[in-house]
Amino acid sequence: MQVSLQALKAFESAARRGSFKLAAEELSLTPTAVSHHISNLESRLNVNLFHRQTRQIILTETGRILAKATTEGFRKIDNALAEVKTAGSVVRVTTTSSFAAMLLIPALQEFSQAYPNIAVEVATGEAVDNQPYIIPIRYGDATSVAPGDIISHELFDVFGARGMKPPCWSAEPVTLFTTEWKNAALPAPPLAAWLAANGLDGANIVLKKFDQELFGIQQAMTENSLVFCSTTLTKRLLNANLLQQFGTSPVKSDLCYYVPDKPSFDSRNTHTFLNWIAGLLHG
Amino acid sequence: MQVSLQALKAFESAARRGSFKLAAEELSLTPTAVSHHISNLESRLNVNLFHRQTRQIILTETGRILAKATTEGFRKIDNALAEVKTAGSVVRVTTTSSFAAMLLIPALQEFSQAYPNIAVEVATGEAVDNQPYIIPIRYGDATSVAPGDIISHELFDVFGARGMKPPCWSAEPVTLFTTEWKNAALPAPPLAAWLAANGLDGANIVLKKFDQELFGIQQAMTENSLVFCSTTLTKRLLNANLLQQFGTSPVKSDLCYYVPDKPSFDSRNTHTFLNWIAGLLHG
DNA sequence: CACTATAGATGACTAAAACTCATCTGTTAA
DNA sequence: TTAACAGATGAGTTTTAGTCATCTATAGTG
Repeated sequence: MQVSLQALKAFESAARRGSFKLAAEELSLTPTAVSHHISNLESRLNVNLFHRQTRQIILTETGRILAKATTEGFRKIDNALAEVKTAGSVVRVTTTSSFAAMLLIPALQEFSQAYPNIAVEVATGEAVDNQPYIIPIRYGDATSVAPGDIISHELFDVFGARGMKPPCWSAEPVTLFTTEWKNAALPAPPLAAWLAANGLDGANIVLKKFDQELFGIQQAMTENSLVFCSTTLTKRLLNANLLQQFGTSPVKSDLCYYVPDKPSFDSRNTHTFLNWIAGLLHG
Repeated sequence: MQVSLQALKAFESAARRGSFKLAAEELSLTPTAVSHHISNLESRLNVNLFHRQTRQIILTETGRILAKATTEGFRKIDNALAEVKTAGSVVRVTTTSSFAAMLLIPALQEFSQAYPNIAVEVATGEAVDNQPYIIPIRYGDATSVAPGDIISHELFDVFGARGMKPPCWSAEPVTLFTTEWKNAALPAPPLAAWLAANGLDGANIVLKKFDQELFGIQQAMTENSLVFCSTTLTKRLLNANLLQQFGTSPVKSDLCYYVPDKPSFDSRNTHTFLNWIAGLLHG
């Protein structure tokens, strides 16, 4: 002797719209179905929910009480469903402007070809959208990040603009763009380690610093000079032959891309997306 | 591509109980049905709601959001349903202690024989239960009550204990119990009108006053004396031959029994009950 | 004042879910 | 190593929800 949820849904709609006909339209049913539902409900509950007048139904006192509760209850559920459905169809990401501009956004086209049903929205900047579901891809210190959250450890190397002739590391002064993060807590680019690994002393290197890797890379490209930066950001430019390398060896850094609390991003599309990102960074 | 409410119900239960098996028990289903519902839900929403481990399911972040909303939403609806179901099976009344004790409660047995499926609960006293659904049967001034709310207009007359010999209105002093309401706004019992209607001057009547009609009636019965009170309260005692009349004529009063906002008490059982009460008072 | 149009009620029938059963998987605990 | 257990999966069945045809009552309309 349980009431059916469909019947309650029909009742809620009829109560809200004030008509079985309109409720039927709203629910894509026939008015007959709504009528059946409501009389079923009334006989199961043993109360009248509507006063029937010709071409007009009016909620009874009891009906009003039930209508209020069902409207509120279903609204709560519907809102959550809408939220969850969104989570199922769009992936939202925030990340640094360098990563977004140089890798993520350019590569997104490939993602949508591979997964046409998943929309991706990218936001950059400090807009601390603590909305649920938004995935923050951060650039940080690998030694202070949970290992499971890390997507990739960063390698650093020197790159030069297309067509440059290889730099002469021991003669005249060489200009090298590098990055000095605004956020002092971030590990600095491992330039000393790179010099050591490549057997250089760096005595004739003139450093010029930007606060975002992106700017240094762009500057190097337009000024036909060199930049010391992470290998992931330059991957696409190398492939496109807009940057070149000079046989130097990359060095590991303490920097990494990571997603805080990564295992909690567990919806299907989020998972797909994060796997794809990992491939993008490692492949 | 709509999600089904049954599936949501199954999910809500599984989320709350932390197990498909327990949810199945709660909903009187097989675990298979719950499993089907949830995988259906997951594929329609395109999200994972549970992490499946062996013999253990754990809500995903998304699942937690949906679980919270569905639990709250369904609880709201269920509470209202319980309330409405109650309204369908039990009728609650408050009224004066005199009316309850002398007419309503004694007659209730007949009501439950006629309508075995309707339970009636009677409360008396000032406990201003403004709960929904409680029917207040009040005793008041007919001239200041909406006509549609009135159940019956009261007639007043003099009654005596069983076996008394008829009083002699003109000789020795006659003791007459009557009522003086605590609430001064109530019309007084129409004693003057009754005396006039019965051609008496009342010169030798000694009045004794109680603040409830019930007390005067009881006193008259135990002391073998007379009481001036409403005819409805004495109806049963007359039938049972515990009280008698002496050929006097009853007079109308401004007092009535009424239910504030009576037309709003429109559930089936309430209606049945109020009709029965009306019959009780008029018949 | 009849006539038509309209909202809903009713009952028989059908389509579509919801549910179960039998079987299978992976893991835990004995 | 095996029994036991929670859940997954697929096919088949039952129940429910929905439709169609028909009917009622009445509010507008000419």
